[in-house]
Amino acid sequence: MTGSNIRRSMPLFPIGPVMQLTELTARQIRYYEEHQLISPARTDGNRRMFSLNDIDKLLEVKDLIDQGVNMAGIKHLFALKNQEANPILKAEKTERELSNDDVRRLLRKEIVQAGRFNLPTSNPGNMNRFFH
Amino acid sequence: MTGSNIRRSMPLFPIGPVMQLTELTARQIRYYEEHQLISPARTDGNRRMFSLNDIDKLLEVKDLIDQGVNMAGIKHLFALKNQEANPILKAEKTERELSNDDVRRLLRKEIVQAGRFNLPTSNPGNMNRFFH
DNA sequence: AAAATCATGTGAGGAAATCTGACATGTTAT
DNA sequence: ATAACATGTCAGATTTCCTCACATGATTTT
Repeated sequence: MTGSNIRRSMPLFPIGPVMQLTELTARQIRYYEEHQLISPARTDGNRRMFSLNDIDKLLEVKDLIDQGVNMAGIKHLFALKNQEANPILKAEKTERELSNDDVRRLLRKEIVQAGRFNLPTSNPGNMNRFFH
Repeated sequence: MTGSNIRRSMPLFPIGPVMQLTELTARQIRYYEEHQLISPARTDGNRRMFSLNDIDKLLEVKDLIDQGVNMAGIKHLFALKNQEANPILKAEKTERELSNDDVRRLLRKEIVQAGRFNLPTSNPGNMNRFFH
């Protein structure tokens, strides 16, 4: 796993922001977890914490649901995707921990062009409170 | 403002994750806000929501504090930084709203290599619960 | 068509996270 | 030594999130 992948799997978001970013309800998100499409981390206090990977997946789920695919189908699709990805990953060079300097260096350059977020289309004004 | 800047100023994080990412206490973060070094957004329920820009700033504040600079000094430094940045910004091409397709395109490629986060150094084991 | 399944809504009751405000404390500057 | 600064800590209130249960409309199966 590379540094950026580590970051992509760092659980940062509670469910609230995830709802806004994905335009899914809490109920939907929990339901998808129930069906093991995602496995968000938990805080000590048992609250879900989502990584950017989780959010990515949720957006894919949303797309697929919109296209009529059901839980089982999505699960299979995700499994396939992993089959494709893994052999590549196996060929990848061995995991290396990031030094803090690595982090610094990485971060000095642009970063976070943020992550595959759907800016809401349905209600084009509702992000106003987001910018200051 | 470019698309990625919009994203950098999108309030995504409640104070909890920000504490972990910056290794600052809630008290410190609120104190810095009190002294107007940051201006996190608020939810409808009055909770602070921090953007990546805010987190950036907090990390700078932390560095400067460590170097003995006080609130007033940091405030001036930030002001200077903006003075430098703004003329460039003014020369920048006029603001253009992102279409959803723009977003899609942006997001298809790598994204979020996450953002200038200090992986805690003091307690190298304490991120374990973060990866799954 | 009736029954079952699916995906989601909704509400209750409780626990966790965050809020503001006040006071305490160790450090640095005057 | 006093004052100003930066942070810790506590209390009480509010918000967010949790699980569990039941309701409901849409599809699929029988």
